[in-house]
Amino acid sequence: MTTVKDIAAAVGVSVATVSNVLNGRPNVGRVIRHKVLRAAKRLGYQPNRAAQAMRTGRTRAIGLVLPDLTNPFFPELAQAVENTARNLGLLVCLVDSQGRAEGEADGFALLMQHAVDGIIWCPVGPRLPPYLHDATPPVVLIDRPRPGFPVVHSDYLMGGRLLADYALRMGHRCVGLLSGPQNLASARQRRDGFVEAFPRDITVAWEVSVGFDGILNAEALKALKRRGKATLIVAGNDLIAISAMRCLVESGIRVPEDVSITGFDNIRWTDVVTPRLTTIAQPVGAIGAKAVQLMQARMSGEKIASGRTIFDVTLVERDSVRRN
Amino acid sequence: MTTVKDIAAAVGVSVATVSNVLNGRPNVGRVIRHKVLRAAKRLGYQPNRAAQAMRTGRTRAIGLVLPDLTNPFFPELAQAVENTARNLGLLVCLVDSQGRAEGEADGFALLMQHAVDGIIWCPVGPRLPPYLHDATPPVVLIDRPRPGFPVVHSDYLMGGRLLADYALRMGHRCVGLLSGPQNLASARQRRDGFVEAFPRDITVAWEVSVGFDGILNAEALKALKRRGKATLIVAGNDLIAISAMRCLVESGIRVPEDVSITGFDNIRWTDVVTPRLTTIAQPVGAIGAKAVQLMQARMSGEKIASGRTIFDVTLVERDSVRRN
DNA sequence: TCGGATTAGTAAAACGTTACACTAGAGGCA
DNA sequence: TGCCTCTAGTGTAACGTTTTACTAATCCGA
Repeated sequence: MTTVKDIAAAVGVSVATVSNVLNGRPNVGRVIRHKVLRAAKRLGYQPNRAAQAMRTGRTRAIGLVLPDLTNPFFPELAQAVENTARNLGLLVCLVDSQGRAEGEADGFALLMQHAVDGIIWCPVGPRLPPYLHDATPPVVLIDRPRPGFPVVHSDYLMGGRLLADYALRMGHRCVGLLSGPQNLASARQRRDGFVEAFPRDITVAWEVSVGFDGILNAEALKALKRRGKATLIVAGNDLIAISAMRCLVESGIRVPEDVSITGFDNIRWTDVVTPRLTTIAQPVGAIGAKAVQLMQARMSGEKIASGRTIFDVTLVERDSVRRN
Repeated sequence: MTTVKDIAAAVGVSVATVSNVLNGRPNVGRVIRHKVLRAAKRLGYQPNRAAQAMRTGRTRAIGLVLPDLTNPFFPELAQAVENTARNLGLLVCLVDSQGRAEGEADGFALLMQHAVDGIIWCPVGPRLPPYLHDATPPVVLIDRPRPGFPVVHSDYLMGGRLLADYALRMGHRCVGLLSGPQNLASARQRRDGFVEAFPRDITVAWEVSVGFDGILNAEALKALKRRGKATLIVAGNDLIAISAMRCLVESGIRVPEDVSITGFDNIRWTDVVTPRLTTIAQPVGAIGAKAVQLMQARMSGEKIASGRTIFDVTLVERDSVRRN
């Protein structure tokens, strides 16, 4: 690897001057500036980030801590984060906690050792772990708000309302709720947005809460089989909806002929299951990009509000809901 | 952040001694060793990786360069890589090239600047880019062999053969091939394994090659619609198979009543589409873990062969193939 | 022409760690 | 006792970069 020293030697100036040129400082003349730049290019100079990091305390790397790459929401997010980060010259260090707080803590420790400049984080568990004290680099949360931190996520209440409006419009008056984990605000708001948008028209025949990974518990299975008067099942996300559909058809219940169903997230697979799933689309790419931008702003010293950045969602009407 | 200096001051020894203790060197007595260790714990010492990197030239970080996180094979792989890396104390730096050689080159440059100790890589494009010269850190390829590099992947020939055996057993004698991109060995071998396992029994009614992302081109669409005498469609991977199924049912062709179909990869969604897809399962987690282990071996100086590590695959029989 | 301000460039310290070369003392042995 | 070998520990240079404090030269205005 060529270093500033090599460039300095090649051009015949001091390393300080090389550094000054490379960092765009004004105190160096045109001709030497050009010489240095050309030598740098010719020698294929790549800055040694470790040395820079040691001197400046900034690594130009950020952490991305996710609970579960297996949920298709997250790869899409990761892709967006990585790409916009790369365009800013930031390296993305990945931690997949597999939903375990312990793994998350380990990953965090690793990120701290490597002194990442910031962390984009979708936390597991209801509260922030204790290792988040003042010395920690800036954190931007994704999807799961915690007091004191900026967070970016979709307008889940709006999503719930859109679904409610749509359900109403399609003539459904009695629904079953297969909500996500109610300790997560994102799941709660989807549900609440839906429920609150029906002043009194609605009847909730039953409500069961399951994990976002779409693994249905016994209670959910039971609710699906004898589904009461519900003509529409509102699932907490697409994974849940798809699992539920699978379970229904296996019990000989047809979708949407016998019962309608909606999802949330608009993952790729909503379009290939049968019937294609009606759902709410989140702008995942925009969310990831925004998180990186916030991060970058905080890293470069701007004081950004520790509030929320919320993205609109849209209804994607497909084939899993029929008029009642 | 506490440094070795702080520990040295706290215990009353030199920084050299602290370093010696922390690195498990033998030249320090029991009592001081314990004192240092306790002080380190008490002060919450975390080594400064940047400083270590500068001194030793090793960062304890590895790069993971993938073509497309949107293909479910890769998140699963990434999860496995990240987890086994983390257990070895290695940080994973992610690059998603989105299938573009340019993005891959950018990501590579970033990884080089950060001086990762090794790169686990699933390359796009048929040949290795020019920036791979001798100074590069050790590379372990995933899934796509290139001369001179170790690679770990599944036994695609075996997968093809398993499918051929199965097709034969189920009475199919005429197939359509919806192969993956034939410039990729992984796609080619799946196809060849299949074709070669039928000495002369088989008839290949038609063959079209499409991308692994499952986006069907016009030729593929046409082949699917008038499918000739083929009673079985052998798709290059699950994404292709699922797209094809979707296309077939939209044309009023029933699966598997009118035509059978198989996939490859056994991604999660093979189990939720209708009908559930018969496919070949790859041990993705094992592949990821093995890649990290090879990497680690090479990093610690072991000379590993630049050959192949190949994993057995298995047939997962579900509902998309019917007896002919 | 004087002297202050500006411009162009440099020397060297510092970041936190490791590793080499070294020393002081203890122990062993003839 | 004298000499050699261990053991336990230390001092310090070095890694590549940035940055502060500094100098030398030039410029400008009066």
